[in-house]
Amino acid sequence: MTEPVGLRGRKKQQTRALIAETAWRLFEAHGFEAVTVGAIAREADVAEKTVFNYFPTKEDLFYSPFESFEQDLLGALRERPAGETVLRAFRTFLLDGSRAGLLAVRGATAVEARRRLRHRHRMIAESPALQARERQIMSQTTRALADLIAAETRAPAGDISAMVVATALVGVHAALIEFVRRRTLAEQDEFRRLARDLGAQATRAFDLLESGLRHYAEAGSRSRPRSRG
Amino acid sequence: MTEPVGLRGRKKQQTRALIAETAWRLFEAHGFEAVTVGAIAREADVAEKTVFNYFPTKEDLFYSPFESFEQDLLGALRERPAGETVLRAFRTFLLDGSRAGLLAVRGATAVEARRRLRHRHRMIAESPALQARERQIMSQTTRALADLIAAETRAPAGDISAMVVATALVGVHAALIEFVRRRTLAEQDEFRRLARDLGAQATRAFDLLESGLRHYAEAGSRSRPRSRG
DNA sequence: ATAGAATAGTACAGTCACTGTAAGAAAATC
DNA sequence: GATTTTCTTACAGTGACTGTACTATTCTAT
Repeated sequence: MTEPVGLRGRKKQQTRALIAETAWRLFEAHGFEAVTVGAIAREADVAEKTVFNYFPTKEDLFYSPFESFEQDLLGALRERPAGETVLRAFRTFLLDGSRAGLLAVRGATAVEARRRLRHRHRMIAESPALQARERQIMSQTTRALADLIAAETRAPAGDISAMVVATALVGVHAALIEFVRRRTLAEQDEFRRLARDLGAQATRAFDLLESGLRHYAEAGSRSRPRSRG
Repeated sequence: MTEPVGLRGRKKQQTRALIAETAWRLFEAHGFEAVTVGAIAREADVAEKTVFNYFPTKEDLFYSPFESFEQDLLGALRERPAGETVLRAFRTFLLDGSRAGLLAVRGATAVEARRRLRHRHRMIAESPALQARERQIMSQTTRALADLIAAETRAPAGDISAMVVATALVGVHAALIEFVRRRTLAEQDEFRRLARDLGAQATRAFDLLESGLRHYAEAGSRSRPRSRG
């Protein structure tokens, strides 16, 4: 986050990084649940309490690489061109901004990155605790986004519109993540096709929200949704 | 859920009910976190393991009175009149169906019900574990709703539209719950006014989703959302 | 340089949700 | 009435997380 000051600050940052890296090494080797905090502490050669001093929960360790997501998103929204809608800016951020972590994984080779992405998704898919944490992060992001929207629209206190819109937008993000997760785990696709399909899904979803659900899913007729514009 | 068969089945149901009621009595007296599962077991005079045999987690105990919500919702949607949109049916269910638990609390007197509602919301507001569980329930409901919508619209496999719509709808529910929570905890309102305002908020929110977000929250102009229809 | 204030790290002891197992008690089945 | 099924319990354990008090290190100011 902030630049460390002095030797103490630098050491603190080192310790933090050491713990996070050690944790991820173990997670990648054995999975999330299989690794105890005690094991991480032992491997990093620090006290178990020290781990908890830096990362209040085990899940924080897992999601530590994604800590800046919310700030990045809010920054992008605040700096969008005048006249542009939050929805458009959100969409742009998700798709253009190095796909906002959707497909971004560091790895020496493409194959290696691919393998890591799959493993990450598998760990989440297999751990209720990680899924809970994912929801918590989404919820927090939604709240922050709602605050931004409420401020911009000068919504009256207590009005839920901003929250509703924020939920819908973050909902698209969640759906896209699930899309990637399913595809990645099914292993039926190459990166290239996945990236293309992801873009198509995002476009459909945002168009749907933009144009409204007035005629979406009527009973009886069992109609398909209207107009793909 | 299902009718019990034989003496054994009846006793099982009794034990289950005894545990749930004991738990709630203690929660209302001391709060959620302050009550340990051991204490519940002691008070109900069963083994701690027995509690866990019936309720896999402590949070299940808390949410046991709301177990039928998802099925009630899905049933209402399936039986909606032909030509009606899922969105309209969802809206009707939330507002008409005894407000779907939004304001429903049993209590001898109105004041008593009010007090219980507030205490329930306070417990949730103070417990990260309960909030996590709330999100998990929402997530599960969203998934079920998305399946229903996907089936009705004959969406192609892997299409995220249904999930996006479901998230938006459940998002309104979540926002309404939050609305009630804030009001209830602030204690600034009477029931009657709360109920009225709740209806107004719901109307605004669903209208917004119906008509689309095409012009919602444009930057620069810092415009209020368009058209309250 | 060094005394003293601040704080990162550790050892230790404890709480609590939750799990697995084996054995006893009660009810269903034959 | 014997046998089998299953509900319940006692017991022992795991693992995340907390609080406390002590040690070691770094910072501050003389």
